Amino acid sequence: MPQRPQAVLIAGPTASGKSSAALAIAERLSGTIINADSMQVYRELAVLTARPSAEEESKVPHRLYGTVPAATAYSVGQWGTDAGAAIAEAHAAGGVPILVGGTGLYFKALLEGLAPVPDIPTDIRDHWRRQSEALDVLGLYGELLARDPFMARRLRPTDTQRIVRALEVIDATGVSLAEWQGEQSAPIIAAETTLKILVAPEREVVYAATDARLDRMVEAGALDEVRTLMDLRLDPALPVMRAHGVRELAAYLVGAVDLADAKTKAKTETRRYAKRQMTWARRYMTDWEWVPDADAAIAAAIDRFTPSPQGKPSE
RNA sequence: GCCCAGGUAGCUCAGUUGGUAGAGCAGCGGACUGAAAAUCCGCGUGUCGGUGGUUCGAAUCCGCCCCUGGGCA
Repeated sequence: MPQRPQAVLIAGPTASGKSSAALAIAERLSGTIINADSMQVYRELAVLTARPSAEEESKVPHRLYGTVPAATAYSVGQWGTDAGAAIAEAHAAGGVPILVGGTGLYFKALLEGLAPVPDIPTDIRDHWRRQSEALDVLGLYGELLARDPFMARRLRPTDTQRIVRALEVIDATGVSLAEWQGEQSAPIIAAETTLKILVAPEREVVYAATDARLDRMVEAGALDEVRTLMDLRLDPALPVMRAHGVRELAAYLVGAVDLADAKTKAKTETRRYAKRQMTWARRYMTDWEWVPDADAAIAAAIDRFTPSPQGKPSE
C-alpha cells in the first residue's frame, strides 16, 4: 500500500464544496491550505471570488489567498514558485499541504511542470499586449507567421491570447515557444506522492449552487468590491478585471444595466466556467479520485491518512 | 360575449406567390504549457398550439376548437 501522501490535492468545478472539504481535512490532519485558484489570490476580491472567510482562515493556516494586489498580473509560473515554497514550508512545520482550487492549469503545472521559458521583460510583454489591441486578429497572426511560422501553425489565427504569448516569447528569447514547450521542467511535487481528489457533483447541483452563491455575494458586498476595483482605474486587460461578475456588476454600477440583468449575466458566465472546468477534468484528471461532494472528499482523505491493519485491504 | 393581434427551438423572433424550417441568446461537446474565472473551435436541440379539410405537397390556404395579450361591452 502507498505511504502517507505528501500532499492532498482537491480540485473540482466552482461551488462544488472544495473549500469546505479542504478546511475539514486540514483540521483533522493539521494541514496547511494552499490556494490553487487564479482569482482568489487577488487582495481586492474576497467576496466575489468566494475566498475563505477570515473566520475560516483563522482555523487553520491558509496560504496564497488575497496576497497579490489587483494591479499585478499574476501567472501560473509565479503560482508554481509560490506554491512550491508554501508546500516546503508546510512540510518543514510537520504538516500536510492541502492544495485546493479550481484552476486546472495550476494543478497541471504542479504535477507536470512548465516549459522552462525565462521571465519575459515587462516592456516586451506590454508591447505585444498593446499590439493585440492595436492590430486586428489577422494582423497579429501575421506578425507571428513572420516571426515564428512553426508556432503559428499550431495556433488558430483567432486565438489572440496564445498568439500574444508566442510573440512575446520569440521576441524576448529568440526561441520558438514550441521549442520551449518541448522541454519540460521538473514537476513541483511528484504526482505519485499526492492524494488527488476531484469533487464533481452533478451538473445541475453545481449550477444551482453557483446561482445561489452569486445572489449571496451581492448581499455580502460584492458591489463594494467592484466599486473599489473601478476606483483603482486598472487596465481592463488585467486578469483581476476578468473575474466573473466584475464586468457585469460594473455595468450596473455605471447605470448601463439593471441589477437583475447584471446578476443574470454573471451567473451565466459562472455556469460556463464550471462547464469548462468539467471538460478539463474529463480530459486531464481521469486518474484523480472522483467524488460527488465535500463529505465524500473528506472521507476519502481521512481514509488514506488512517493506517489500516496490515493484511486487511480496505475497500 | 364581440373585435383585433399573436401562438414556430429552452428564450426572443424570422420564414418571401404552398415544396417537411433558421437567426441571435441560452444550452451541449471539444481544445488547452506563464492573462487559464482566460483564450479558442464545433454542434440546431423542433409533433411550426390542436384538430378536420383543400392540395401531388400545408408553418404558410379554409373551418372548428384551445391558449395568451390588447380593445369594446
